[in-house]
Amino acid sequence: MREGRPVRVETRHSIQNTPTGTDCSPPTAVANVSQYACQRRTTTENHNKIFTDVMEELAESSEFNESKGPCLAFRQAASVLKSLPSAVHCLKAIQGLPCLGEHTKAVMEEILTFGRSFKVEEIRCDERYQALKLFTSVFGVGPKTAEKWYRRGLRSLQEILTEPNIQLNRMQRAGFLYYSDISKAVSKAEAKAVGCIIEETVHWIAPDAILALTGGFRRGKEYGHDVDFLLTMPEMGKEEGLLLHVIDRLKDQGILLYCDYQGSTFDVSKLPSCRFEDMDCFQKCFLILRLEQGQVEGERGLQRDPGDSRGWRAVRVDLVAPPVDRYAFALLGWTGSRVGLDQIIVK
DNA sequence: CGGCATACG
DNA sequence: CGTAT
DNA sequence: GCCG
Repeated sequence: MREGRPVRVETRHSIQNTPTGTDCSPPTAVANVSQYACQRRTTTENHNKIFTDVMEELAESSEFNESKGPCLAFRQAASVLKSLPSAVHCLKAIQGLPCLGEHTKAVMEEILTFGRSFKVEEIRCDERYQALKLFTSVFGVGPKTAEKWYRRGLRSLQEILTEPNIQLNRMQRAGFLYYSDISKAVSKAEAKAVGCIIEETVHWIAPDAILALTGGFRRGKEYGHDVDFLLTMPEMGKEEGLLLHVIDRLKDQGILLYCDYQGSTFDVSKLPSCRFEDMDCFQKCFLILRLEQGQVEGERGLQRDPGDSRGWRAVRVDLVAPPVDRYAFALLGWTGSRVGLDQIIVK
């Protein structure tokens, strides 16, 4: 759902070509891939990492070169390959798949033949690519800022921090401050612990509030880069103000390290029906929370060398609060599958 | 050959 | 404008 | 770069 955007429902979205099973691949593997990411199978396992890593590097490189089109194309190619149920062993296996054109297939062929892409290896060696990749790995730093720093001759994060003439904005300050934590994967146990904190906070404010884990952890992933939740109230309109209230409470608890709140842009009267499925319009917030090690299952009580660890880590957390009548739909959008609400709601 | 998302600080 | 999802 |  993070990838390709709106979905206009057309007939061609359903299965078209059932490739005749010539050698290499199971035809079933290929038949069901939609050109739209949100209609694609979302798997926990990526069976084509050797290809998708390269596609994502090509996308990144394109982005650094301000080639928006190619960047999007490579991202979509990576997304399609990630959605496949098994590893691609020969090019025949990807016949008829969307977003995989001549260039992409040539790169894949190279990888199948030599186990590597020479074009990508060149990119990886490039000093500019390396620096921009490093800079953009900081939360709040995008291609433009990274480029600006690169042109000033800066090459390392240390140089950014010691350069006196650089003014970081609030997001970037948080990005540097919690850099190592935010770059680190969030474990399922940590996601659960965050879930408990959010749940306790939410239900202290409104005992009947409905909270659901979404995103990668909802789909059963073992690790993620953030933790996502949907939040609403059973009675229409009561969700108004809830999110800001939750944020206040997190502040009071002293665990809110960063907060970016975005009010709702959802307006029935102004909304064309085609944006029915646009979930970006609900009120939401992007947070960085302080998670105590003691709250994480499996870390409880075990205390290593004092001084070595500070006893907590920072975690990126997203909360989205749609009105209840949009809730089920939003959930569908975030999880990619229809499941009973009861098995999704936290606790 | 044009489009490729959009809200916010 | 730049970054985020 | 891919698609229509």
